[in-house]
Amino acid sequence: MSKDYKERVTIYEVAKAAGVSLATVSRVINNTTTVKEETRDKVLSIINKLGYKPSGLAQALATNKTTSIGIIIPSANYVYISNMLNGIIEVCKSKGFTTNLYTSSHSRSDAIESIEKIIKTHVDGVIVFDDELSEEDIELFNSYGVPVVAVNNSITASKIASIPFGYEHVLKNVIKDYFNRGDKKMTFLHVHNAGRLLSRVENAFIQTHLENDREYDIMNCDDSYLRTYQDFLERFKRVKKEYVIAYRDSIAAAVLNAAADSGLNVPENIEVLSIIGTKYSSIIRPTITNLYIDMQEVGKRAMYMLVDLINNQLVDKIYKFESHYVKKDSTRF
Amino acid sequence: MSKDYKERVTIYEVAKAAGVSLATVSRVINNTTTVKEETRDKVLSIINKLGYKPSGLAQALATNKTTSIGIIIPSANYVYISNMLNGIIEVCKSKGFTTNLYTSSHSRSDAIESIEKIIKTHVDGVIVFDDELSEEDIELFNSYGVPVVAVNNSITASKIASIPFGYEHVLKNVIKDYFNRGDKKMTFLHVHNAGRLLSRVENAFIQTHLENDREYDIMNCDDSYLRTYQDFLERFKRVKKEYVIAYRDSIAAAVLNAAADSGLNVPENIEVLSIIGTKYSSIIRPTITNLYIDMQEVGKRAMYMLVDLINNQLVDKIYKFESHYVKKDSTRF
DNA sequence: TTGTACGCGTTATCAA
DNA sequence: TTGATAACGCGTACAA
Repeated sequence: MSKDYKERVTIYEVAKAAGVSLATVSRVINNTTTVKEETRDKVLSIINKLGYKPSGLAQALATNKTTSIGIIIPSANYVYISNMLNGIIEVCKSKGFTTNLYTSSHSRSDAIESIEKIIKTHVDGVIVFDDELSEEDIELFNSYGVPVVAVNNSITASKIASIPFGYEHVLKNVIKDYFNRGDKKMTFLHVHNAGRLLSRVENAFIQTHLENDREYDIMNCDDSYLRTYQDFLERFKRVKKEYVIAYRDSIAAAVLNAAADSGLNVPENIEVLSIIGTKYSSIIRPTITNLYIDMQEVGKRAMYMLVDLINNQLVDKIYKFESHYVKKDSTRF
Repeated sequence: MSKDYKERVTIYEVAKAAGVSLATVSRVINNTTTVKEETRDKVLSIINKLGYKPSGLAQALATNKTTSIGIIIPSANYVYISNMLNGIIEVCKSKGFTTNLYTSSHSRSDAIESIEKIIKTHVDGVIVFDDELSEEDIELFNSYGVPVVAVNNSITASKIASIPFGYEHVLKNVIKDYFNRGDKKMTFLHVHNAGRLLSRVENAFIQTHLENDREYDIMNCDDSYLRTYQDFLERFKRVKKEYVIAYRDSIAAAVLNAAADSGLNVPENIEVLSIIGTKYSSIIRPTITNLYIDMQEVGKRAMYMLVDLINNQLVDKIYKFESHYVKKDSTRF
């Protein structure tokens, strides 16, 4: 059975009970000035007895530091985002920061609202991985003095650093190799409103085809396993040979499963590349060839950069993560 | 290009610029008393012009309300937990709450530290889904007046509500049906330190076997896809027929893939049941029979309950989620 | 309808 | 080594 502290114990009550002034209690808590060992012990025992915990609110108000950061992501439901989130939190813990999580649910108004709340909350910094937010939105943080690390971006400013992703270069090589083998055209799955990451990759896809004077195919698809699966069941009634580029594992799996259920062989007839690979690339059968970036590492790096940015110690404001081509069973090469 | 508010604008500066007292500004912000429309407009325009945002810190200190909640989970890396997280956040947004996220990483000291920080942070309430925390730990929140909703638990107290999961009953029926078909013994995958949820299910598993005077098998396994896959590759050199109960989809997939790579047929020879089903139960081939609970709904419910608990309006302090048996291709029935 | 003054729980600056 | 006392930015009775 635990004690019952009905009202919050304040520093005053500790001071009174210990027979010292609140200033001394504050000193004991923060180890700021030397306090006579005798009184220090006395104060500590009272703190323990009363179950006193300093109010982070009042501390933050007085010091103008919250030791908390904000995180803006579109949703926690994507595996690659969860991985990044976990990386961020891991470093947060080791650095003593607390984490405020905001999701935009792919809605711009939600994203804007997050910004408002984050500014109100006095976080010491923000990590943004959200395609709803424009560079101007991110600069809004700066105008309120809130340092930002923008993931999947390459914006920089006095208090803004960023972690861009390198997908384009690797993808271009994949496409060129495909051409060199004398293969036919590729199909890119276009997802409406899926954000900058995908559209940048899509642009690289188109660009490479144009440069090589090749035809290509863009296919609209939903960001849903089931819908994509159904769409491809239909499509595979007509199309019997195809190289499909999907932007994440679930979507790639939808194509693979539709191929299997249509009696088409992978990778002989149907090939699939997933852009954002996760551990499910190795679990799903056939395993999925993908462009891999370790999102956990991205999260950790983002937080390290943010801490340095907060302390004005960040030297390189851009840290690029290159993706790696991971050959699995869903493609021939 | 955005304006540059070097220092934080305070309510005082707004008041001065508007030629009113800070009390009036406060009234305008909070819509508390009627303010003459003229002055209200004046104040609002100044607020806009100066880019004033009230300090959540100072507000919280003055009102003793933070409109923020804490969430404790073992990790964000599990799909079912991410789903719950997303449900919580969704309701948080609609209710105007902010979310502080803490992970224990399966470490008790981390979990304890989370409690400390949460109490310091003055959150209005906490949602706990963490097996590291004992009931006494959870009651610690109560002694500091912090309302708690405990997921996967059935503890209640003045300010504690809970959402227990119903896996045992369904599992018993699965096992009994298995017996009734005249099948041999089942194998339960025991994961060390995987928490209460799994051990409760394991107990139900053992119990049911004892009650029916049947043999059973418990196999130790790591909470890792790759290790489990390798272990089962070894095992399937000896064992050629088996019904395996795994606690989540990745582990179940490891068994399924090992079976396939060992030339064993699913579900004719090898059957696999996943306890905590996610959308990957339907994506992975063969699809995985599972005991399903909609974790997104759990998250939403938990938050609804917490809000009611905070407002002293919660009537039923226990809301049980029953799991449902979802037959897929990894089992015969 | 508006303004004054105090309290929220700390830290920090001076003196003592 | 310690103790007053003024911030920190806001809400809110109370008074005007």
